[in-house]
Amino acid sequence: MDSSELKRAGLKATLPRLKILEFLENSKVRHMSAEDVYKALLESGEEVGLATVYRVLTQFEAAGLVVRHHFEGGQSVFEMEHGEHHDHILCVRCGKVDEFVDETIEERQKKIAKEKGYSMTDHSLYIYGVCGECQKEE
Amino acid sequence: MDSSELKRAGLKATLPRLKILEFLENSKVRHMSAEDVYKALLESGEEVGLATVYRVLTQFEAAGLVVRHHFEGGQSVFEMEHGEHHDHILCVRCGKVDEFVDETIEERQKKIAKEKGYSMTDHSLYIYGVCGECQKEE
DNA sequence: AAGCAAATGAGAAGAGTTCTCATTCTTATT
DNA sequence: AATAAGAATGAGAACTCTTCTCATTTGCTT
Repeated sequence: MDSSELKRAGLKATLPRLKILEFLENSKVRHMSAEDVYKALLESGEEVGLATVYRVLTQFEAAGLVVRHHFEGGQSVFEMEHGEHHDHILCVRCGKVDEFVDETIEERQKKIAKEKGYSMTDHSLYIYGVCGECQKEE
Repeated sequence: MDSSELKRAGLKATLPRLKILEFLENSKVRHMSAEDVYKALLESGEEVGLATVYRVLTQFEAAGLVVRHHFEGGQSVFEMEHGEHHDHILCVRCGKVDEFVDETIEERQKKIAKEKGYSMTDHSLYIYGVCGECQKEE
C-alpha cells in the first residue's frame, strides 16, 4: 500500500483515502463520478461512505492529485492527474471521452485572456459530437 | 407586446412566456440563471412560478431563442441568442462575464473533431481568470 | 361566447452534493 | 506497545438546483 503519495499531499494515510487512490490509479476508465467510485468500492467489498468519497475526491482535487470536470449532465467527473494538461471531446450518444492537446488553442486562449485584461487561472474546453462508432449505428 | 417571436418559435403566446421573453430582451445583464429571471419578474410585480420559468427557458432553448451555459458553480445560465456564436471568459472573483470570438480556435476544434472521427455537434469553451478590476483590488 | 387542449403554479419529488455529529481511526508521544 | 488528542469517517439529514405532478387557468379555434 502506497501512502507516500498521500503524505506528500499533506493528507493522513487513512484507509478510505488509500482505497480511493488505489482504485483511481488502477481503473482503466479514466473519468469517473463520485458515485462511480463509491459503487465500485462497495462492489469490491470495501466499506466507504458516499460522503467520504466526495470529501476525499475534493481533497485530492485541492492537492492536485485529481482534476474535476464539469461535463454536461450535471454531475462532476474526476480524473487522475497524469501530468500534461489536456482537453476533452465526448460522444453525446455513448458517453465516450477522448482527450486531446492543441497548442494553438492553448496559445490563443492565453492571448485572449491578456487582451481582455484577465489573469487567466484556468479554462475548460469540451467538444461534443457523435463518435465514429455511433455514427455507424444510424 | 410582441407575440410574433413566440409564434414563430411554435409556442403559444402566453403571458408568462411573453413576460420572460420581454425581460430577457430588455435586461442589460446578459447571463442569467432561472432563479435570476424568476426573482426579477416577481420584483416587477409579475406572477410567475419558478417551475414555469424553468419550463419556458428550456422551451426557448429548444426553439433557439436562448442558449444555455454550464458555467462552474452548478446552475445553468441562460443568454439570449443574438446571432453570432461566441465563447466566454469569466472572472472567478466578481463573476463578470466577457465574450469573445476566435476563428482560429473554431477552426482548430473542427479539425480535432474530424481527426478523432467525431461529427461535432457542439462545443463549450470557458476561460476563467481574474479580471482587470479585481486584480487592482489586491 | 364556449369548449378543448395546452400551459400554469404550487408543492412534491428527484438528483447530486454538502453538512452534522457521534464514533472510529491515525499518528505523535510515552 | 499503550495512550491521548485530534482528525477522519459513516449515516443520514439537509441543501441546492431542477423536474415532475396534477388540479386549475389560459389561449386559441369555432
